[in-house]
Amino acid sequence: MFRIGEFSKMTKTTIKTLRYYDEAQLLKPQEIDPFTGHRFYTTAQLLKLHRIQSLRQAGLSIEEIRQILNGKDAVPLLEKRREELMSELSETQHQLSRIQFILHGKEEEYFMNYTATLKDLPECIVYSKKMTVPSYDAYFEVLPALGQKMAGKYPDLQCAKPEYCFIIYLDGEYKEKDINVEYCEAVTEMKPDFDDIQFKKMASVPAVTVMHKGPYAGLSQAYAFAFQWIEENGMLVADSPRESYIDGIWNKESEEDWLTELQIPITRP
Amino acid sequence: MFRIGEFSKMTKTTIKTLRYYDEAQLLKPQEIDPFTGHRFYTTAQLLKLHRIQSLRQAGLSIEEIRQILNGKDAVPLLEKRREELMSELSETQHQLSRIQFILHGKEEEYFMNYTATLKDLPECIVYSKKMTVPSYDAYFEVLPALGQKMAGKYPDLQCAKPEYCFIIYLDGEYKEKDINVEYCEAVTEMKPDFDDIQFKKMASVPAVTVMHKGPYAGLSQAYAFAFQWIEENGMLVADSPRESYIDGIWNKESEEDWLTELQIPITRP
DNA sequence: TCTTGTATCTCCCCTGACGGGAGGTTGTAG
DNA sequence: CTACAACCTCCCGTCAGGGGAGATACAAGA
Repeated sequence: MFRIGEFSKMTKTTIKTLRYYDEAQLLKPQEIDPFTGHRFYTTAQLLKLHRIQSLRQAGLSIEEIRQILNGKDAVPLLEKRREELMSELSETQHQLSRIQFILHGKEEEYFMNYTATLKDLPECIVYSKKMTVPSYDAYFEVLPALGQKMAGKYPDLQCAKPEYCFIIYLDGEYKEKDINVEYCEAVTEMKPDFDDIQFKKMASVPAVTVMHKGPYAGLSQAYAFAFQWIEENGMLVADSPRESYIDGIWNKESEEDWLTELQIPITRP
Repeated sequence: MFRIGEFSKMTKTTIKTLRYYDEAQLLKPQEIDPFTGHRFYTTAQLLKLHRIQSLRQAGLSIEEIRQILNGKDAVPLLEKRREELMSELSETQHQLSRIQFILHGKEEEYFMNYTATLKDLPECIVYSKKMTVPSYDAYFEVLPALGQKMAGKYPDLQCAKPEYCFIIYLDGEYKEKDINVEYCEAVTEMKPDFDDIQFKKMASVPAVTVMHKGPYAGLSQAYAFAFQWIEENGMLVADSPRESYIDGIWNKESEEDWLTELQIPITRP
């Protein structure tokens, strides 16, 4: 019979842990003095604790270990734990490459204001209009007219809240004029298509997002940053990128205050 | 100005989290209605939250992110985080190979009763005697005499508590007779050497340990298990193995109750 | 104007596997 | 008889929020 301090030294386990295992019904001492409450252990507990330590070092939870000790088959629990470990592994590696990217990319002061984040873009219903615009920012002049046209056709059509309006670049390559874009605006319900306006449902999709503050001329740097980030973090571009407009000429006077979010759908390999 | 629910949808962040960030002085809303307590956010917070999310996804703590947002240099924090991630990575891989070993080794019912655990063997002072014994368990007959000899020479010498007595196999190979062993027993203080008895200090050393219950004839299976485990978990044997005797002929009648711990010093590559 | 439903608020407790410490009792050695 | 080490129970803290209760605020329809 060993007292708890002795047993603690023998097994390299803290007294706190032994008491916790007692309380957690995981490892009861052989005997507890009913008057003093002192715990006494024997070599039988030694063997059992050894088994517990082994399973703990494999990362199983107390609850799972208790089940195993009570005779439950360990194999499914271990396989579950293996799955967890696999995803922890890839998560850790993702975090590592993120950090490497920040530390490495830091050298160029250039990128310092950008940060990339992973999100799932929300599922939503949009109306969309495909068009070819002559210059990079000419489409903002078209938008008010489009808004009025929609209001005329469907007076009760409501924009989703929060507002979500964006364009998708349809050209696979970079162009300075005659750009093919698809303008989309999230609304609350489907309506029949008409003219060149089409309603559709956008599925939820994982994306890398980058915020850009300032005039649109700087957007190409944000794109460069985003694509570099995607590549260095071992992801793949899954679809055409979106540009979501948050602040712009309609609510901010100074170009410096304009705020745009790039959203690039990706797949994790 | 966005209400918290809108802002939550825009940023894919739960309301709970936003409130927590507020409380944690990480991201204060632009404005709080002094009467109702309602929080209002603007696009300025949007940008800041984006940065926070990016750093969170790299695994930094709230406290660290706050420091970075307050102007502290991010590089040392990121490097610290990278160190953490590296060790998490190797820890996870260790756990994985442990589990693989259990799942794989499970097939042989043979090993089912063994479990391997990593521990640091304690630093201790021992007296030791090297000897060559004719057969595998003959040395237990020598021990009482040795104990009496020690008591005669140093009557005040005390065994360490908890008791720790073990032998080290000095032969590099397996032998059935004329085995070279070193018998060691932990004591509380150094004494001068005499005859063939030597006092020495054993340093603390990491080891893989395996418990063996039953007669000594079965020990070789425990050794086989331990060495296989060490190999499959990518470790290296650093020193001669020890056998620590916990229960034996001196306190248990039945051979089935004897308990022995193998301790194999290792290095992690 | 009233009602209803939704959005938001604060406050409190919960997580897992222990660690730290207060304050009290027991065991042992000199 | 007195130190002092060992042991006990009980309570609080971790970290980044999640869950829920109960109260108030807001927006839309009758």
